[in-house]
Amino acid sequence: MPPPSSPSGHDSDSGGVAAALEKARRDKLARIAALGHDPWGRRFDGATPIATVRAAGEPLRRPPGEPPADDGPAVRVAGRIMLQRSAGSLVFLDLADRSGRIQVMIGKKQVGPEAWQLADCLDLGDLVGIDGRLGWSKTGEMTIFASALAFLGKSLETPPDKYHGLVDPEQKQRQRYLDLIHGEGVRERFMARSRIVAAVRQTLTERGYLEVEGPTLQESAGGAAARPFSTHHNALDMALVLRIALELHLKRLLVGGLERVFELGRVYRNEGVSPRHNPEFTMLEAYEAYGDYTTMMDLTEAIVAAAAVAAGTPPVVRWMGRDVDLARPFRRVRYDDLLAEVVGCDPADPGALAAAAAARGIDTTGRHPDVIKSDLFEATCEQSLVAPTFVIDYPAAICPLTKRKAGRPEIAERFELYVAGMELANAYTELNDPDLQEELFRTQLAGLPAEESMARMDHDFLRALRHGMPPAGGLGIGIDRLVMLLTESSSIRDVILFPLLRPVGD
RNA sequence: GAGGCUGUAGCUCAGUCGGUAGAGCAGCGGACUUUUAAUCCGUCGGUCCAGGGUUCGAGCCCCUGCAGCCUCACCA
Repeated sequence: MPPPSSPSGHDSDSGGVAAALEKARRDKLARIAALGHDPWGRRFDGATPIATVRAAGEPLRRPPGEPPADDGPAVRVAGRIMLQRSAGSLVFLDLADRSGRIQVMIGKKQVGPEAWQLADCLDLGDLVGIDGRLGWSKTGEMTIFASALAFLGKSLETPPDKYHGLVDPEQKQRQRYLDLIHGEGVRERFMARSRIVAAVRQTLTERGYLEVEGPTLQESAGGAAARPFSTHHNALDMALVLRIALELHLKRLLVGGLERVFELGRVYRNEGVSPRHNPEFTMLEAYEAYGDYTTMMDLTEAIVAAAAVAAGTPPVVRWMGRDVDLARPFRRVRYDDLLAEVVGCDPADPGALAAAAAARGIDTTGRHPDVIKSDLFEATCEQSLVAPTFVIDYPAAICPLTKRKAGRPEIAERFELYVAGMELANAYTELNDPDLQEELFRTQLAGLPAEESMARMDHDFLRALRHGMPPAGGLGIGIDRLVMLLTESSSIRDVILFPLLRPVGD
């Protein structure tokens, strides 16, 4: 609620600098209202994006020192005041919308006494609409020479430092709206994210995939090895968990005959937080009947390529401290071959593997040879993969949802895509043998601690498989990590608008 | 969950050996019809993250807590 108008009153003792700064803005808000304008604005039609205006203004360019040219085409823009410079009877504004920034000049004589009074009530952060002529100032800056001023919304809070913006990462995340306004490249990064998601969706749709939505509330969470979040439905008095993966329901849809399906959605994992992990994150999973994991390799390359184009990513990105060349086709290397190459021991020899693992401090006592192998792989091979690389043909024992290679039951038809040491995608030739699937579920559950065995066997999924699921390829891509790569972001929190933060009293 | 770093005005940051809390920006008043983080003159502005302790005296030293960042672990 605006207080009664008291222009130039500045001896308020309401406590605190913030309150005094806000009072100055509320005083102006009252003056704006007194001038007959709605300080919260009204519908404002016909504004042109500033980037479009800038493109139109470029051919009119005049070098610095020339007399100002203020007779270009009439334009209308709307945006937020980022900078304000007054020079007597002239005011220069830097106005920003989501497409860009442009300078606006308001001259006392040019706009008339009423608009000039309104211009005197403007603060950094206010939203205004401008009508004027596009041109160039004497100092060689593209400028809209205002003829009319519409007030579209008051900012009552002091914006961040006009030069440095917000730099405190905590405040950038807690007040993302400010980060979007003032952060270097922040708005563009999130607009790139939006284009990436659209490109992923388009790539799949073009290939005949149907977008579907599975349940996020489930009786038990399956499809991945992670602890779920628990919740409760009141009316049904029913314990529920949030999904940790999309897999099991999408495969039911393959049984149902939808043949090519994908879901682009949020999954929730009750695990630790890190620069690469957020408790909720966006996952793509896609399944194609009658395909296999090589089908999914082609699809993965197509998706990454389309997303890179959409994001405007350069061919070589600087990511996680390395130069990453995104050229296709991506390298394909077999799991065992990579292990042999990096570790230098025979991957088929469990004794040699255990020795190599033990030499790197990995616990080997009483553990399955494939699990030891997997730990050794993670400790040595992952970091060696810089350019996008498909690691293919995994040890079967660590792949409970994957079809085995024909005639080689110890090898699973699976690949993971690594970039700069980080896992970006994971895909299988999907296991569709219900009896083997049930057996693998049982052995997997037997190995879990009691806390996690709440992730029970999904009997309905097994029943679906017994009805007959076509052989298929399936793919999962961590969208947040893809966005990180394509926007050269080193923390997942930089590509999630509102990452989970601990509450803080204020 | 463990270790390291950080927390000072609305924002960005200084703060020496433990001795009255500083600057720039923003704000307010004034000058300026071509400014570019405008400039110039004047002026207002503090729960030094919170709570304890040591000390004649703590922004600074000690302890506890909170939050963020980094590394590690679980995970993708």
